[in-house]
Amino acid sequence: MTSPADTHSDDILQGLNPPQRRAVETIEGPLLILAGPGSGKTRVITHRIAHILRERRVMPWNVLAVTFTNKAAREMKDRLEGLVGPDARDLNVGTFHSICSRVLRREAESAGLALGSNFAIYDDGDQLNLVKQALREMNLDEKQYRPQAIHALISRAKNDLLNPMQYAERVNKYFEEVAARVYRRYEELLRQNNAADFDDLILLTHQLWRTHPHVLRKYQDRYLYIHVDEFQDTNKAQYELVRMLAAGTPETPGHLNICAVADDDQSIYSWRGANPRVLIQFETDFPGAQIVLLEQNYRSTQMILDAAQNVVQHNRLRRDKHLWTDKSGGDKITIHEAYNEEEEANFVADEIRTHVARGAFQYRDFAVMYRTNAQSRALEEQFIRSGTPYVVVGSKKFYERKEIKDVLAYLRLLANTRDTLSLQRIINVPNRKIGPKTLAEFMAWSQRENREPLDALATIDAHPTLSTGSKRALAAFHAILVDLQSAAKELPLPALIDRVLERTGYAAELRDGTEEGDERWTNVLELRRVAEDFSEIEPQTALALFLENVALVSGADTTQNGENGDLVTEERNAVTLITLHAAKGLEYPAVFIVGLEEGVLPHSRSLENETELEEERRLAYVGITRAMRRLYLTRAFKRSFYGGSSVYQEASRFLEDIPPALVINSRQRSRTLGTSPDAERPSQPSRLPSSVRAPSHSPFSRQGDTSRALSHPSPRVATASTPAQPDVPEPATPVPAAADNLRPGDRVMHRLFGEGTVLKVDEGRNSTVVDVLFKQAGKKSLDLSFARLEKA
DNA sequence: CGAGTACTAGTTTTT
DNA sequence: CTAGTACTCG
Repeated sequence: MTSPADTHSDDILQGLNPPQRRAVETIEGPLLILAGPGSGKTRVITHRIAHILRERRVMPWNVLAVTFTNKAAREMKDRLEGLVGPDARDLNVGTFHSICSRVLRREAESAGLALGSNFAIYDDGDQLNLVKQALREMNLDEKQYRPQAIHALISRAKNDLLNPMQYAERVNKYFEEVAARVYRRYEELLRQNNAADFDDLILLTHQLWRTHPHVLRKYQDRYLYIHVDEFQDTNKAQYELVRMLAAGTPETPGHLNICAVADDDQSIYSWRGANPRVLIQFETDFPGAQIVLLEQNYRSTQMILDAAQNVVQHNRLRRDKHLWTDKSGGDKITIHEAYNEEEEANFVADEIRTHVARGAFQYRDFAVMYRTNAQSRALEEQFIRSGTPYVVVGSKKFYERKEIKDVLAYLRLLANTRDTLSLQRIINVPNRKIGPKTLAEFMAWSQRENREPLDALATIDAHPTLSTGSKRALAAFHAILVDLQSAAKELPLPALIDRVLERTGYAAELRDGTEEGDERWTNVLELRRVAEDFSEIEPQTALALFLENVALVSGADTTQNGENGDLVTEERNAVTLITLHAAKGLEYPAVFIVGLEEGVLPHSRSLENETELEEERRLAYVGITRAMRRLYLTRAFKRSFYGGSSVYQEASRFLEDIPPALVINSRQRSRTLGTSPDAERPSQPSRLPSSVRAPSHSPFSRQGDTSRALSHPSPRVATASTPAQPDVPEPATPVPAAADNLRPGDRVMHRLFGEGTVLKVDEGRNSTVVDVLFKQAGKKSLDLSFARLEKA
């Protein structure tokens, strides 16, 4: 390749396998790295960047690396610092959104984007509010046109690089026609508020570069070496942005030094407009691109890798890969079937505590993954009850708290006086006797007069109709703002927050001595602590940076403490609770994936559609491949949704895809009176696809032995010396446990037979047979290991 | 006019 | 169950 480094080994190239090394040494021209899970892609990217800095006379800021989350960016930067030292700080590493945001702030004024450089970034909630406002103005019924549905279409249009006019041209349903009209108004409102939504950050940067070739040129010459991680999750807007940068346009050709890292099996964001076709397009748009395959997995045992492969192999549209690991064998995968979500959570907590008590794992070695955020609830309850320390990653609950949003609204208004949405939020918080009527009256007036609300507020006395009381209230609010605005210019950020809290009376409102007030006050202090990181920066810049950070860093990057929900800033020895989506890119020694049920994983919204089902399958694949040594897949027979009614759940089809030879079934039946037949069926080696290596001959590694012993209280698991029957699942918990709380006279429910009364309980060696007299169906004898019986 | 209370309807994943 | 809206009371 370009470098003669073969002759002397050095720290940057050492320890790389041949394809990794090829990827690192391919510096010039387009490069596509197809990297399986755990194949060391972050290592490749960081080493490649270090290599570029050394081999080419370029400055750190000439290197761009785009990651999917801020967390990934931070990790990459940390690793780079270890490789190249303090220079790492000048590298451009960040998400599409953060990088674009910075470009826009720098260029906004000069490029006539109808966006001031102090623009606000509107998060999900803000965007929804804006859609609602547009709907109201247009007299459209929110019931008929659900704001979220409209917003989804708008967002999709933006991801496809369509402005309102272009989108209007290609609508083909009435609903979309309405959406197009709302989109137009929504855009006007954004600009009026001097605000950009998430999608705008990409869209507007693209627009800027497209319409201003000299600006594009500037960034092409700045970002000489481009890296894009998680390339398969790139949407059209993001792809076109990168293409413009790297390939350029006829008048401003690019330098073509782009390195895209992708795994089509881990494409899980199509609902956000991501389109794995970009992988094919890449090869078209960048002819002659080098392709490197990273197929050696350094993370997981063979057992886990086999399970993952078997699950994902059912997808039709994928490049086949040949992942392998030299970590042969390993512990079998535990599949656990619990009665309901409560017992599922209980099992998880128990299992973790047992492992920790025996010393081979720490709490921090575990992650529990789920499809939807709502599933964390049952887990959290059990974790709290059992005193198991945990953190929750992802759900940005902290930044969604009212008190946090309120304080942020004040700050946003100070940074951007045109942010009417924020103004409306806090004008009466705490209560200043400015109700919706007064507010509407005032807003209508400022609009009529064609003045910005904040400006109109200064002359509120001139308002024709408002009562003296209302005017006085508004004038008082204005006085507070004026004071805070001057404070914003000179005070360091934490001091500014203090001033806001005092001057607005918000502090007094919260610190009312109630427990709830205390908690909210603590949260506000938490926010203030985050702001302290910005103390050293010039006040106005600090404010803008802080708000940008909060807007863009609030998602999967935030970790909350269990129990109190505080933000977690330092690593804790605690179990991680995380969605499957947020888990991408991470790894844990032991992983639980909960809720493997039809309707949960795969999610009910995806059941109809083959394409979406494939994505769910990839989601399961992502989860499985996060595990290094131990993997648990759990499900519940019965799950309750929104509070009330519980529903019988069928086992996820993904469980069927895992060859029984890789699995140990474990059951907990304290209240379960039966299991589904398919769960009970003996494993059939014939179901094993030929591509799967039979693990029976591979002796368990020593470390595998210890952890397996830990994981299973009953040591009846086949050992290396008796590999002949490792496939026969035996109940981990003896079945009679179930019959404990079942006696003649008990009322029971059966899915098919309905309500009945237990007549007789026969506990055999391997099974328990119960005679039940059903109201409708009459007398039946049921084998508890097959029948789905529930205590009424 | 504003605040508190009864009802309804909606629930994937995230920058 | 919760958020968000519609209605009633002070």
